[in-house]
Amino acid sequence: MVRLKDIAQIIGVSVMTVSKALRDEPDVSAATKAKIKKLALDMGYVPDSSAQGLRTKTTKLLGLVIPATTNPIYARIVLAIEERAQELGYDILLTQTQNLAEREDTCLRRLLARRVDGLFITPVYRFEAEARIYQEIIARQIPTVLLGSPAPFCKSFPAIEIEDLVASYNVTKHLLALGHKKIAYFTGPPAAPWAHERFEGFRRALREAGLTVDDKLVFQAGSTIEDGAKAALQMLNENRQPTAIQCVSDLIAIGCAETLLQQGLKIPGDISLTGFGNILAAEFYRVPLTTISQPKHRLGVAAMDALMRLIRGETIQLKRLAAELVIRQSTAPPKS
Amino acid sequence: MVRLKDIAQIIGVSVMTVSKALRDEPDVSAATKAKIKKLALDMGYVPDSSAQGLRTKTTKLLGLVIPATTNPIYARIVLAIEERAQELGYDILLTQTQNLAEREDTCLRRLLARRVDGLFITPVYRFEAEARIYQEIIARQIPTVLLGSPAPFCKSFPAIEIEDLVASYNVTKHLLALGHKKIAYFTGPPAAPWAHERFEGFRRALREAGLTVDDKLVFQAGSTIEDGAKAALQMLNENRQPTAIQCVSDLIAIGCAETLLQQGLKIPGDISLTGFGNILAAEFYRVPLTTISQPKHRLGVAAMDALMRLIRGETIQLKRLAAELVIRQSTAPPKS
DNA sequence: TTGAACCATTATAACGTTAAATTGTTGAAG
DNA sequence: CTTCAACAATTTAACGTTATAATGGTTCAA
Repeated sequence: MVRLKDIAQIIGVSVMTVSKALRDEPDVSAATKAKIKKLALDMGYVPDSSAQGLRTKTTKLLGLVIPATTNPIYARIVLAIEERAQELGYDILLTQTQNLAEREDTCLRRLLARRVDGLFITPVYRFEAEARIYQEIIARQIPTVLLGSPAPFCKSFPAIEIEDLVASYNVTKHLLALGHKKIAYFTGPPAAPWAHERFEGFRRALREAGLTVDDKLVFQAGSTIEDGAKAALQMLNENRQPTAIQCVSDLIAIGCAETLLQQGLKIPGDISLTGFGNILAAEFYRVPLTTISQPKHRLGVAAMDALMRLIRGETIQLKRLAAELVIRQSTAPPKS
Repeated sequence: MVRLKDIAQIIGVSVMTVSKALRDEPDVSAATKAKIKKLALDMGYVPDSSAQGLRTKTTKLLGLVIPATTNPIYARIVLAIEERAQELGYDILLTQTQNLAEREDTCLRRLLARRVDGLFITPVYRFEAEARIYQEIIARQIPTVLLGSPAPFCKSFPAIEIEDLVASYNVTKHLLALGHKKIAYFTGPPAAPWAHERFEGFRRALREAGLTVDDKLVFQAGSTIEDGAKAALQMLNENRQPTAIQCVSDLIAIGCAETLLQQGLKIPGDISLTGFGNILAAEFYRVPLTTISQPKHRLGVAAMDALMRLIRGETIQLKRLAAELVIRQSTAPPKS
């Protein structure tokens, strides 16, 4: 492995000169600079990031904490972040929490040990108002941007969010406009603020229409396809008969739909269904889902921009990004 | 930021003793060890990976090079790799090539600068028999495992692969068994070995059935949904009338299906269709796709195990993993 | 002729850690 | 009472960079 020393020796110049030349610092003559650069290239010199990191106290590493790479919502966000990071000379350390607080803890500890220059975190939502590891991030003053809504334990961090409430509200309005009055709601993880916001949007739209939320039509559904399927089964067993179901996410909606279709129900003939997120599988689902399209690429870019500004020491003011209602074939007027 | 020095000073012991104690090296008494560990924990000591890397010449970093995080095929493989890596004390540097050779080059250079202990690479396929950056990886003797088939320019690396040929052969056999005789084939990127293998499986099954490949029924389709849609359009324009289409990947199949359905064709009533990969969207597609299910999690685990053995200096012998035919609703006997 | 200002280069030290060699200390074996 | 082994701790140096300060030359105005 070629080091600065080797190049310096061959040319007969100090290590420092080589270092400066390669970094294009001002006080090296053009002639020596050229000579050094050429040799470095020929010899295939590659600077050692560890040494640089140790000396400069900046690693050009960014930590990324997401639930799982298999979660389609994050795929495009991560794509955008990595893309921008590469342009800006940063590398990305990828870690997954599986939505387990304990794993999140070890992920973050690893990233702290790596002395990352910044962090992107999708928090694992808990009910506690404090989380030790988040306190530590604050204490170490690591620039951090949340990918998702800030819960109490991480409320001091800037967050990249969409207008969950408004988007969800628009979904409900859409269902109401179609003539639905008895709408079931499949909600998400109870500790997740976004789940609350989406529910609140639902509630608000109902109220504006002079309706109230029927608790019997609200089902806990978690976050996977299986969760959605289970909740649907429960609903059918309890024999509630909504004319529409609004789901907190696309995966829940797909799980729900599978159960309904298995039971011989027609979507949207017998019952309308909506998702949230617009993942690939929603667009190409058996019954293309009416859902909310999140500007995932823009979310990623915004997250990266925000983090860069934090790293540069600037203060930032984030505004939520709008998300768009995409009407497909899973919604229709209720059976008369 | 707490350093070994700080702890050493407080306890009144040498830095070296602290270093050894925290790493559980033998020659430190149990008493001092306990004292040091306790203090380190209290003070929130976190070792500096840069310094460790510089000193020990091993970074505990693994580089991961994939086309894009949005490619569903890799999502689960990456999940498995990251999971195992975490257990083994390694961190993952994520990079994306977008399937561009030039990007792949910069990705790999970044990873080399990071002095990664090992590499997972999904090669960007080119026709050239040599690629400079791969030569460099060999020269630097970086343990490397390919996620995908080895093309000529990277044939010296061990690779995690599935039985592409056999799997594809089985798809064709399935179509033949249903009674199809006029089967179109939508193929993938011409430089990708896996695309060739899958085509070869197709060809072989046909030959065994006493049929030959009709070049007029083979369409170049690339790798995205749009590519599939375009190829289907071309096929329709040329007015070939196959009774089945075998696609080289699920995304191609979905794109193809969208076009066919738009044109009023019924799947599988008018035409049967198969994919390859078993991504989420294939299972839940409008017409659930008959496809090949790849053991993605096992591929990831196998890749990690292989890399670990390489890092330990062991020689490895990889065998391809079998992939399973999943029959869903996109295939049926041809219209009589 | 001085010295101020500039330029190109070098010398020194330090970042935080660990490998390797060294120094004591204790206690058992000969 | 030596001798040697076993342990516990320390000392020294090094990993590959770069920040900082210092050095020696020119050039040019006062």
